[in-house]
Amino acid sequence: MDIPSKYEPQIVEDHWYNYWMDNKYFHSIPDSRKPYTIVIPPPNVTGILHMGHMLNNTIQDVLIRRARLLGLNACWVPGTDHASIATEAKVVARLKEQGIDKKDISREEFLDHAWEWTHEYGGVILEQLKKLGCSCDWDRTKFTMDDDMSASVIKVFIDLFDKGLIYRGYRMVNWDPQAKTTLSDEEVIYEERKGELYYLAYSIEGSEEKVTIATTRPETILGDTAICINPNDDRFRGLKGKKAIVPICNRVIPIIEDEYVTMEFGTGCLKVTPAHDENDKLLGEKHKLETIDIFNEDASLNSFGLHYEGMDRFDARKAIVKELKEKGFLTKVEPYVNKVGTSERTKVVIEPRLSDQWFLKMENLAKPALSAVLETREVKFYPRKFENTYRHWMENIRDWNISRQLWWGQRIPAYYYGDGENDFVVADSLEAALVKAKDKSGNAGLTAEDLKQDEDVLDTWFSSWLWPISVFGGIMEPDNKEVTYYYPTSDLVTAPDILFFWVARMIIAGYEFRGERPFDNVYLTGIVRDKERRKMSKSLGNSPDALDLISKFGADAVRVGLLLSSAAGNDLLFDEALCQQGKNFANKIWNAFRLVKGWEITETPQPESSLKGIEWYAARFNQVLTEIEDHFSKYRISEALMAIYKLVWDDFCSWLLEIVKPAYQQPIDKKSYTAIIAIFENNLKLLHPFMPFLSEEIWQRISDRKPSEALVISSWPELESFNANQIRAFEFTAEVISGIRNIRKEKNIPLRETLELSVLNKEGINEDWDVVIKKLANVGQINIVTEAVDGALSFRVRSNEYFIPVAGMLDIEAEIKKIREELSYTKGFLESVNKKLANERFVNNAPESVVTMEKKKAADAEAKILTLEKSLSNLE
RNA sequence: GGAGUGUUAGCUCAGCUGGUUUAGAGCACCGCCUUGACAGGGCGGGGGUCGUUGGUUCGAAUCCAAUACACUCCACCA
Repeated sequence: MDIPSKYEPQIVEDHWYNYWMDNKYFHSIPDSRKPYTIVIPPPNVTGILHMGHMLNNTIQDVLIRRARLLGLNACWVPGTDHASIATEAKVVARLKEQGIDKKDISREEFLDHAWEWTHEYGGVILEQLKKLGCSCDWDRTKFTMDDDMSASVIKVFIDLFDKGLIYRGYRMVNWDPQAKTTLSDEEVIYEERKGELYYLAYSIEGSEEKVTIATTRPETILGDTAICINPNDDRFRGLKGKKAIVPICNRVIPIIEDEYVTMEFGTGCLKVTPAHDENDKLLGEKHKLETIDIFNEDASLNSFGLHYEGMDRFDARKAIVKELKEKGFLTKVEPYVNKVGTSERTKVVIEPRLSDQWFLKMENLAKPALSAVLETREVKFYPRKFENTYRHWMENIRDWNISRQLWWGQRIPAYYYGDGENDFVVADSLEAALVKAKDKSGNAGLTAEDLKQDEDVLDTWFSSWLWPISVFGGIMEPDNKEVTYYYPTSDLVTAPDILFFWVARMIIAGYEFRGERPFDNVYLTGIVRDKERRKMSKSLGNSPDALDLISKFGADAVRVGLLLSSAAGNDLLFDEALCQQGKNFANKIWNAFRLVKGWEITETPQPESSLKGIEWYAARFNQVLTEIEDHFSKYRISEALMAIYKLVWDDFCSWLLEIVKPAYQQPIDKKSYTAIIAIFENNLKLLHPFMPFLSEEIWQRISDRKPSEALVISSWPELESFNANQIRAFEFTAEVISGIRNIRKEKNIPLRETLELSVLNKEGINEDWDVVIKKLANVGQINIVTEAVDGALSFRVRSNEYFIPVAGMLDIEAEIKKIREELSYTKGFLESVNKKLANERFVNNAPESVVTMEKKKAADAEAKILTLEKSLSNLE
């Protein structure tokens, strides 16, 4: 037999992946079958595979492979996302290395570089997914900047604009001074930072008085245009109507009153800087204040920064504090912890900034998406706890800032023909824009040269929210065969941190653009963390390299390792030891295969024990299959895997194979062999979604298969009814075998030494299973006795008592001790049951079935006590 | 500040609408086995008063309340 004694994944995996690809098993086209569709959460085009992707895509692959086996038309659409901020940042950095500054090149040149980058690195992550075994339909691979995908985005923008849902507004937005773009509210991460609260004294015009305010951002005083006090604050009564003088720039600013000011906080006086704080902006509008923006786009100070012009905001803070101190304006500094918004992508501190941006009105769009999840449950979340989070966000939804001051992405299709606020049109091409512009302006003489397209691009998520529709061409051709067949998709598997970014918006888009949910179920995975619960991250260096893991353990083992510890919705504490467990499991299955394949077959009659074992396994298999189906229906993927793990390792390998295994170098009867092969094949079917490579390898080695007989496209076992009595009888038998093994252990009796067993049968157990006991425990003869056997070791299963005569001295003291322990446990148990039964209220109120059950427990315990006491009296 | 989730063996978790043996699994741990598929294995074993305190009930890990701790999300007052 030329089967290696250890399973070697490296050799096997590429081979079968290529085989599957060559035979186009992953490719799907619409047909008469029911579709089962997953669209991949598109990873960043320039990204590399990390543990989160591994988990996510393993789960998707399990689902899609199972669906394929279930006979559904399984379609998993892969692709990548152009990730405008992240990719642009990388391209900018790379150009910088080459000595090129983005400022010095044209938009077109920059985009050429970006495309070059995309083509160079774009496929990497998808290739990595293949190593993991992902059975995506690679012929359908999409990119969010493919021509048709971009066209969909533009079409949707125009559509929403025409519906009046997209507007342009001068608003306070989140500004990333490094990426030099705005961000949506979702892209801002608030972090606690230790800082200082500075107390500054402003002079009052025409008075010796001072007013002290507290601020965390002293550099912004240069943009102050008012001081605000609470009108109910008696302390500042004298300041009403007066004016204050801003230190350093000596600007005279009004003292205004507004109840917005919290009297208890700081000094009860607030400086108002409408250009650099959302709330101050509202105050500014209310009180008609001037707005002074003191920053450049990179958050260095502009000319309003006076002698600090050109200095970075944080350096300027230090410098200004120093000057304020020297000039006596700084009266106190105290440590202060506050939450600072940072950019999700670049990690720099966000600057609130006023600028012209494009917004999408969300309130009405959100309504159908909210009820779809919470009322009609057309879209179901697993686990359900995320529905609350979703509700909260959707009910408090704010308008979406969709413009980004970047070049990499879909350029906003707005064309300006004049300087007025409304001197623009929105159209899908310059030509169309010209027609509209002529019409809107009434100026028939406009030419293409007079039109200037908006410089900004759209938020990446403004393309990915269409993903489940646009990958099937459903925006451009809403009635095409693909989209009508595959949409709505079946399951979405993603991490909870993009619930708002992506999931919620896809649901919104689904209802808005197709009037239908984008998917039936959303499975939210946990976040992959290390053993110390730290999030896996590049900067911490605690994230193992995905491909290294695969080459070390094999893809199947890594998949098993990831899934074993990932209870639905819980974070996954990743540890390489889990992959080792997966690898051990793979090896276990491999060796079971080696054993079976090594048998010679004869036409001898089937031993009774084998028949019993095979019958029992059939029942057990169906029992476990029932559990597995239940787990899958609840998306409890790791529990489904664990059920299969135990079925294969314990029931199949440890019990069944041991039962049917012929003696060393002896052949096996044909009937048993055929049955075992069929059982093995069914096991492989269950294993395949989890361990695709190993299962296919064994499947193909078991017998010669035509391409149409590959495991990947075979069929999931059908659930059959089973006889639970058979399983109970086996459990009893297993206990007896265990009892014998214990005695062998205690007395150091090797397995090869045949034992004699006597049984005092009070349970009415029939003798069918004796053959199995004889084989597995190496028992020569089983005698039925009516009296306890003297001079024998004993054990009990329920009230049956078993005796094994041993040679030499019997340690009676030990026997007595053992029986006493058992007796005291059983008595304690009986007592607790009897306490219940003695309680009249229990007997009267509890359902009859419960009372009956308790009575049976009591009877069983009593019978056992009787047995034990009798044994004891025999010994004493 | 608001909301949510969790707290069960050393670790990670099951335990669904309260009652199937005085709580289960996997891993880890401890013994003993160079047995002929597999030492990446076998057999056996120890280990939890189910966060705390009350309450409802004939009966609570399971329901309710309070409390402590942990985590997550949202909002944000300088």
